[in-house]
Amino acid sequence: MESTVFKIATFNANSIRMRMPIILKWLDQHRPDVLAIQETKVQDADFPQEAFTQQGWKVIFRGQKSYNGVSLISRSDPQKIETLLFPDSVQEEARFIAATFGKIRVVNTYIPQGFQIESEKYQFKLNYFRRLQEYFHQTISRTQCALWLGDLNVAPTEIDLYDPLHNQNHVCFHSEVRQVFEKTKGSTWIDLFREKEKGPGHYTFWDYRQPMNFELNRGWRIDHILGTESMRQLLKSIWIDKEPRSAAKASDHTFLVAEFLI
DNA sequence: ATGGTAGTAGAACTA
Repeated sequence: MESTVFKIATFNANSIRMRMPIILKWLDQHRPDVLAIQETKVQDADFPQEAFTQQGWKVIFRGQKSYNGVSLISRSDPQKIETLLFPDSVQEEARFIAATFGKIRVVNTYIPQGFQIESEKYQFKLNYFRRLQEYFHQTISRTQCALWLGDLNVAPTEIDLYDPLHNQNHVCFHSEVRQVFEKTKGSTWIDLFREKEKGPGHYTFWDYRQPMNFELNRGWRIDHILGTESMRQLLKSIWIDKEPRSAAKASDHTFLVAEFLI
């Protein structure tokens, strides 16, 4: 039986327009089947679409002014595209985009950060996970090939952030958000990074506000690629590519990459 | 304990 590699990555760009040199170089070097981007921070009319399509990439996106925004860059045409998670919302934030590539369903989300645990924004974050759980229940079966990836703004365990003791009340590590995340994962989603790497010190985000954070590896593992059992069985390798975080004009996040033998 | 930087926008917000 002939098998081919399916390569997928996730990257919080923190403005796609500022990060175009990094993204285009990374795509050219790594040639993924799919790249999921979050925090594009651009409304659809201004999305730099041609820079991708000129290089042969397919591009779908949903953005808004200033904040949020998600995209899927791919080698093949995306099928069954979805961009809305809340059926009753009048103006839903641009945090969700899903499509099918071959037999693999891909759901790319930018989960709300949540500000502070006392705030309404934190409740919005918790409810966002709950709505996703409902969506997964309605649309994803455990036996299909599916991936949920993106900036999920949660460090699942104490080895997933540099300083767990001083971040017990942080909106990305508080016990409640971790519980809601685990409930959303349910019996469907497996943290694929932890299938291959059990140790501490592996991060995807290093806050800009302390400029030495990256050099000192004081970071957070808050970007994730989760898969169904079918995808777990096909997983070949998964790694964090730290190189783009050290580039000039870097995002505060970097790329998480996974390869499957399909 | 607080604020530190970066991006969008052209002041204050989000992270």
